[in-house]
Amino acid sequence: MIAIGEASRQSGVGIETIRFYEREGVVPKPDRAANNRRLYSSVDVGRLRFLKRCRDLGFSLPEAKVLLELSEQQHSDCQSAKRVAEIHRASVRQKMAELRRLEAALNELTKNCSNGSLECTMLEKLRES
Amino acid sequence: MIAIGEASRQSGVGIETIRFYEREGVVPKPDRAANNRRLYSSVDVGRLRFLKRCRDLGFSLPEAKVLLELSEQQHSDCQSAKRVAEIHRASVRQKMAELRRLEAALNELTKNCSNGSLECTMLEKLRES
DNA sequence: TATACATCCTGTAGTTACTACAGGATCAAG
DNA sequence: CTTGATCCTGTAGTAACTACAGGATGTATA
Repeated sequence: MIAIGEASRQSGVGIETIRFYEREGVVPKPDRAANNRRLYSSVDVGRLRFLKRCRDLGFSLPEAKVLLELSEQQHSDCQSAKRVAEIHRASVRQKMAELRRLEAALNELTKNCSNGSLECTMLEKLRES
Repeated sequence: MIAIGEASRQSGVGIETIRFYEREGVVPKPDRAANNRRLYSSVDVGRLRFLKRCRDLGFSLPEAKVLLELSEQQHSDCQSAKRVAEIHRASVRQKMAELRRLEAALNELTKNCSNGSLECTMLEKLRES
């Protein structure tokens, strides 16, 4: 059993974030030492690492929580997990499409900018009625 | 001079958002009628529309404010405007690269999922030490 | 004129997922 | 016994809105 600082180091999840996850019920409340300090087992650290991986993959915290719960079931529910991943993948694709659109629009906007004319064509375009 | 609802309709910026922009000093305080209601001119509406366009292009509110100010200068500063746009374009590109990385990781993660085995390979990968 | 409904006002709280304190207690090492 | 690290609780801040609550006013219809 280790203290929160060590659990943070081993999992890559910040101390404040660990306490935040506890408050939010994302992870169970850990044991406490006689001095009221939190004590974490290797299972607890595993959960934190799991959550870190999910977050790094862009899953929302609720999604990460669902995946963690699925992962801890007796026969981990692959179908449900896959569904969560599919939804997330779709949202990643959608964001990417949106960014592509944005980049094209930005390119268009600045195309004739700094052409030497007195008026900035970019700002003009933004002002257009 | 029109009321806030009409200004919202003409600019595409929500009523609450207009008041928010005013509180934040993004747009100047509008005139008030005798009954204390806000009154907007076509110039005010133009500002709101300008901000809406910037936000739709993904500029942050501070960036949008800077662009609006540049746009209202006597000789609109094209160089500065272009610099803001370049910074934004770079951040758009960076986000896109990040999303590409995410998508690849998600594909890898779910590749052998639902392969009929008892254990979900995706959840297994997320658990890996 | 009465009434209903739309629109406006101010001010506050909620959203996401943390992060950063403040103010204090406890621990480990020299 | 002091110093510095670590821990505790609780609160507030971040970005850019959005959603009320509670009340005042305006407008159109019967």
